Amino acid sequence: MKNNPITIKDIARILGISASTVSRALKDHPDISVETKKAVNELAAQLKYQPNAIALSLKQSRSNTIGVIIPEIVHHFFSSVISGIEDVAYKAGYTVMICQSNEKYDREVANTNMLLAHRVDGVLVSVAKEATNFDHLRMMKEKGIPLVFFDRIVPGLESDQVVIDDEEAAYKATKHLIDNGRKRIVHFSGPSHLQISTNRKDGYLRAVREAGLTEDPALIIEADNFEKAVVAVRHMVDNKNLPDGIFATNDLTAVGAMQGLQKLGVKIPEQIAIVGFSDGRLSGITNPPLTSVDQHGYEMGSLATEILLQRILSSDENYTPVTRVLQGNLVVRESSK
Amino acid sequence: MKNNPITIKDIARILGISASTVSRALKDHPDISVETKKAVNELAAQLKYQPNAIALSLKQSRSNTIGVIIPEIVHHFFSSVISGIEDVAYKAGYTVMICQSNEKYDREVANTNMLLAHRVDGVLVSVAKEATNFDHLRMMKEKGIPLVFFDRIVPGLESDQVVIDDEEAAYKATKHLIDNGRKRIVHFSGPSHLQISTNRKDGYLRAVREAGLTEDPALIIEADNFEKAVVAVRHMVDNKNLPDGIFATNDLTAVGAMQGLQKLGVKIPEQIAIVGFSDGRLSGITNPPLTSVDQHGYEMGSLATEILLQRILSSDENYTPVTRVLQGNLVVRESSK
DNA sequence: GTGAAAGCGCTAACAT
DNA sequence: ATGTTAGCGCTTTCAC
Repeated sequence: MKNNPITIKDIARILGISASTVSRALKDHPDISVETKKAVNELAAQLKYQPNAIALSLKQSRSNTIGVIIPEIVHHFFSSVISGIEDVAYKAGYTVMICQSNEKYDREVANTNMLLAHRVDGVLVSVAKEATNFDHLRMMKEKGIPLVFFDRIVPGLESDQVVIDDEEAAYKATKHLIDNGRKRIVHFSGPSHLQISTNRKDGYLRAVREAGLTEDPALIIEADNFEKAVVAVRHMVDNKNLPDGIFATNDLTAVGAMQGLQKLGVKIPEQIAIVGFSDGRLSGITNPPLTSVDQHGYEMGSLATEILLQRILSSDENYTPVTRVLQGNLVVRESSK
Repeated sequence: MKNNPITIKDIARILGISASTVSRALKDHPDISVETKKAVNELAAQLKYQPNAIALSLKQSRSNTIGVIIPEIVHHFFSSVISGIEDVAYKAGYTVMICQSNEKYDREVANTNMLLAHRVDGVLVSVAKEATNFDHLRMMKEKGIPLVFFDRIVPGLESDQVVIDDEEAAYKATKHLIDNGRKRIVHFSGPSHLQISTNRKDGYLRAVREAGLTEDPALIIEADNFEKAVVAVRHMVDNKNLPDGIFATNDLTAVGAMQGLQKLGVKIPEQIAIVGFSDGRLSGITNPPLTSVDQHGYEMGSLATEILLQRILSSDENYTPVTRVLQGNLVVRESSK
């Protein structure tokens, strides 16, 4: 049963015709007679012939493959992006090669080389947190490989990109709290060297200013995970310095705050309303369900892929890079009512 | 900048030597003189030469690629499996081609053909819920492509497989409830045509019997998602027919039960203790945190890949298929204390 | 120590 | 309507 795969030559030999005739018959070339086509297709089906995609790639000098470099596949947001990528790519006859950087610079470089070796026709990238040098990506561009960034972009690198409007989404989230009568709103923010974090903080600040609330630096606390949020809220309770609203830079932080507070007897949302960011599986199942910003991972993936495929097909060297900004939806649930 | 990739020929031409010498120099062949090697390697580095993996695959009639067919990448369990797969595969110099079936039979067949076309050296499969016909997978085996199943296996198909001991894990989960003094334990089960569901039910039953509890068919309720669980617990409350423990076939169902009950004023775990299955991101962040079975997705992925690579390399046609059973850990949290 | 040639599977001029 | 040939990039046997 370990027989080598059937090739066009096998079919040709059996039918006593040439390989090129078989090739043409299989792709319904007008020159080929109906009988020949019939014979070829029948035999091919019978032998379960599968065209060798590798040979095709070599011949055509294009792999019909796109590469994806992503920080971590186990994050709901990123896996939904991949879903969007795959759907669009497969529909267009492309296969997808997925690489995880695990947030490491070295891995990202290794991934780049791997994709280069496989002659991918284009690449989708969301850069690793750790990466500060981007020569490897620049090199890809120089080799003429179209690059589309999504979510985590590289400021210095001119390229197509798909991002969500973090500032605006954060503004909407904060404004929602304000519209519900909250006046002392804490922001749990991410590390300030990440553009994503500062954008979200800026949105928060805009909403606060616009509403004429006091703009207190003490209300902005750097905490971007579950544990840090738990610690931070315990401090608040200890100091009897409770806000009436919290906007967190991501959902896990919001949940940490929520649970930390609940454990200390604070009622959510009655005493403190909470809003997260990056609506994942978990927002709907917390208690109470968490208001959050839907980042549209699937749409981001499919849109980025559409742009990439367009670049690949048009192969116009002098295009102007496009930036597509998706609006994050605020999904209001019980935690902020 | 759209220059074609550098090939071995380019290097040969520039250096005025033959392509075969370049090839040998690059792989440090003993015949080649030190100077030639040096010259070749330097030029290759300078030109950023990348060997063409596609040409290599064609030449060697193996792709150094393994295929993965998985139901849905957006499930935490499956994405951690993929993480495990990728780590092992990349370390061994293999690339990974990931396909989602989205639980559809048609997609699974299409994925199979795609992987076949790409001449993958082996395939890892977790079958789609919808699939009942497995000729496409059988065909792969007949073509001599090693297949390793993980998690969702195909009973009739002799092949390597990595599964978790669902029966035992379900037994442990149920026994844990019993050990904590619970006597009337409901099981929310999955569809009975899925082996995974019946295994879990069997484990539940074994624990119940062993403890000499009443084995009431009314205590087994088919409900395997959030909404169904909410409906089911509402019935219980309406009928004033509350159990004191619930073991659910997956976490989302457990969470649905938990929230449904809480909304109706039932205290978790005081009145009803709850245990889920397939410890994902969410078990730790529910309120109270959910006791659940850790399915070891990463280990399952890495183990399955190790087995597959071994099959690929040994290429012994007459091996006896191996079944590796992982033990699921019960992770005890507040929901069952 | 190096080169020439063949071939992996396929396609696309260029014959006939 | 079909066959012949060359070549995609690389490795490898066989020469020298």
